[in-house]
Amino acid sequence: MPPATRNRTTPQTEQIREHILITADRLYYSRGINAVGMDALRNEAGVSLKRLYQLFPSKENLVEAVLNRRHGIWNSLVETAIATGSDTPRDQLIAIYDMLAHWFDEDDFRGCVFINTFGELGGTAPHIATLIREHKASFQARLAELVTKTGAPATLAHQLAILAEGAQTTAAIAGTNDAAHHARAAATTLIDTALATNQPQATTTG
Amino acid sequence: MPPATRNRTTPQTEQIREHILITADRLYYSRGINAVGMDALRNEAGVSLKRLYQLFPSKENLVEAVLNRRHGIWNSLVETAIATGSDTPRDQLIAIYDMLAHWFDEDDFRGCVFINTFGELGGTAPHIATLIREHKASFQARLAELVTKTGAPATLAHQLAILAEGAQTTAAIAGTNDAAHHARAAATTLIDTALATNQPQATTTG
DNA sequence: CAAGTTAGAGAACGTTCGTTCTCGCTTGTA
DNA sequence: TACAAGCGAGAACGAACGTTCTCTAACTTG
Repeated sequence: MPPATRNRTTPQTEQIREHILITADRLYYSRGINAVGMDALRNEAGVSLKRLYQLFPSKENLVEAVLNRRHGIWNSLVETAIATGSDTPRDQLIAIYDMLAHWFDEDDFRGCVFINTFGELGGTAPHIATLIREHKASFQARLAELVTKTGAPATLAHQLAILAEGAQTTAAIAGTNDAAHHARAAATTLIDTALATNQPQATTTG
Repeated sequence: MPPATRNRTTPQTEQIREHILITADRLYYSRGINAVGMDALRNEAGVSLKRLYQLFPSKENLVEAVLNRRHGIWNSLVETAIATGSDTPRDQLIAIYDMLAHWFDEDDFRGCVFINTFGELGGTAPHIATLIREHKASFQARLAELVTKTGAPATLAHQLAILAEGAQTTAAIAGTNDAAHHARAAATTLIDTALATNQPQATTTG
């Protein structure tokens, strides 16, 4: 047996940690955070309470870890959409709304974890509220990069972010993915209008 | 003493009921619903538990009453914005985003009660989820009325609704009211683009 | 095999939840 | 003055919360 398995943070520990995070994410997302106790999570994940508190010293710590993991997943989705969208920043921006449409179609879709968590805990858990704020700010910053590449004014990035946020909550509450298509159409209009206004005469770019 | 004060639902009962609703709304909105117990509400409202349960047979019932009251307040805000906005449906639509900007400026603003409540309880309380869905649908229907008046295609209403939703969550999380102005600018672009596309040559209307 | 560390299962801690009940006290009517 | 009804204050209920502790079995190391 290799010496690495003998001490702390063995590979298995890492797998268990991930398994707990996935389970907690699923339960919190579907039922809300306060509604899911540590006992329910223990049962669902098949892990002892001792192990749970060994890996996550408190529930708040666990919630933060769940959010951090979701942050990574969201970034991957966005980057994949951008990478496969097209070569032009305009189409890469629009591809993000196609990604949303696919996400909204998932059976257990219930809106944005960060928005939901902010509504439930944002008023009483400042550390979590900060985490959520940073997540949203990073997405807006990514949009701003792409908008800058198009040559459109920076304001457009904020408008596109608002469309993405609104699509998520609207789709969650309505229970359909229509909002993604409406947001995509609106985004297209806003982008093309901004480009037409900003660059009255076309020049070859790139 | 008038006979009306002697029986059930005296004027004072109605005032107490409203006072409880206002207090519950404030507490739920600022801290989340699960985080506010009936005891905390009792203390804050200065009402006995007996009276509380006499007026609202359960916490879920109370939450529904709070949401219904907020629904009325929201409708009033929208109608006031429409009434004072202008005579044209275009400007009335835009006036809604000015209303949002004022709302976001309030000290205790923490997003849309319905969105927050959906995130916390939507997965486990179907009746409340339905209430929230109906609230959002009624707002979208009101937008659709105004959009129809402008002559723009109905799709525009959905786009404008998404902007309003996104502005609320974005402003709540960011802690600024910038989102209202961005949403207003985006809405103006979308409306005017829709009108220009739909009505290529201008004709005098009204 | 012996000694020592780690793990799981779950009882137990004190608190808080939503809800109901008990107890005096006030109040309106005869 | 008697009495019935309703009230506020808050104790009490069983359940569930987040967290810690106990006990025992299994494994690691020599």
